[in-house]
Amino acid sequence: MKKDEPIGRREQNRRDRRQALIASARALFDARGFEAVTIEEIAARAGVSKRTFFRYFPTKEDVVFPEHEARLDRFRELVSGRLPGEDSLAGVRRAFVDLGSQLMADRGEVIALQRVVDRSQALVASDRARDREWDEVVAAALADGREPSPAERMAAGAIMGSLRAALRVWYEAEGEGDVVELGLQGFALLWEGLGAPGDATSGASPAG
Amino acid sequence: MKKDEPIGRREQNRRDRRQALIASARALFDARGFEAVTIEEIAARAGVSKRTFFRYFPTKEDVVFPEHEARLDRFRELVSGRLPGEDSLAGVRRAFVDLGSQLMADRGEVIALQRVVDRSQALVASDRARDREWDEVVAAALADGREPSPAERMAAGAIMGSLRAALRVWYEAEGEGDVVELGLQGFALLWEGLGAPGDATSGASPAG
DNA sequence: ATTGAAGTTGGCACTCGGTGTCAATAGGCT
DNA sequence: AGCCTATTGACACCGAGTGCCAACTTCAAT
Repeated sequence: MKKDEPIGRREQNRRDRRQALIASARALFDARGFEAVTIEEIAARAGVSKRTFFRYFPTKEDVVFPEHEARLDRFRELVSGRLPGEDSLAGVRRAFVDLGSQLMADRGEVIALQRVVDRSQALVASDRARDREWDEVVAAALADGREPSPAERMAAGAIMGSLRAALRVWYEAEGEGDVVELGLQGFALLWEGLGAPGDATSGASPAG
Repeated sequence: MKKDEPIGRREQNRRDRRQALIASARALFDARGFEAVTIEEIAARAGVSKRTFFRYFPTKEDVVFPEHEARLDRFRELVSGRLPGEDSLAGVRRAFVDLGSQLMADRGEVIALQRVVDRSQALVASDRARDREWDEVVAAALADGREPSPAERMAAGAIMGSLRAALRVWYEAEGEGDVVELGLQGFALLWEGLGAPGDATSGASPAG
């Protein structure tokens, strides 16, 4: 695999500008919120024109989630490299544990980003498209390559639903706890069925 | 309960215009898709100005989902009127069966609407805000009024996740099957845990 | 029926996200 | 150097959404 194809000044400039735009946007969004910042400002701060911004990112939203594609790819890679004796569900769990660890590693950035997202109607909305991609990828992983059955799609939906809720809990605690731990609790909940939702974390609590 | 408070001409005009705008938008979106229709067109077709459109709906998206709030309210009502001997999870399931029946009753409209939504990036995105509301309402229902625990929030997320997937399956079959049936399968999946996702609908299929 | 207050509308001007176009320029190649 | 091509900036344009104000309805009180 040739990794060091000599990158010319052109490609280098492109990457630099892209990074500059991301950094510029990040700083401004952190300070004043997504909606209150105009693209002209972001572009100006990065030393380019508005028109050029749109040559690097198709929309204002996209500059906020530059690692989305990379994460999806990593997930796909992880589930495709199945461990011996591991079924597809366990593979999915293992992959998510890996992603969760990444989140823990970048904790500061991740939480800061989420603060920006939560303060913006538009960004909350834009999450949906990404969520659907995750649902599909997980369903495909469960189906192990074949076309996912309705049951597999529902299972994937349930997994993503509980993980999203776990993420929200983690976010709201400002990243205090351990996402991986929380995510595994979500999996456990599904694995064993949710006969009594209150019991999964704390001691048994008879019907209220 | 006084239901027939005499509504004056003013209120009547307001309702008429609102309905006219909804109908106008529906027709145009069905024919040409959400993005390809401008608000000026919708307004013109309903005999009002663009400015007036925005006095009835805060955004272009909102004219597409006029029943959202009513559905949430109905759900809350249904779960709050708990049957004797029913736990909160069963109450949630009962409420969703009711909502599912409504969907089946309005099948034609619902499917047409979904076609419009699916063809539009913006509308798919705007679903997210509504989804979050549902997640919260379900978590609250599971917690039976108290502040939902993390486990309850994850359970709510899992339920909504599997139901959303069930809805998608139904949509993609153009409303052919029975949503209620599908939704119940989703619940069953969660109730019993998802040890082997493939087994819930069809006969046992050993690891692929 | 007249009048006056309050609610509602249309038109206008404006901001911002996003796109098409095109001339000018910077990078790559020989 | 000198040519070719990718990239940029400037400009004009569209549609969503908002603030503003003058004109017009509706309503209630006389």
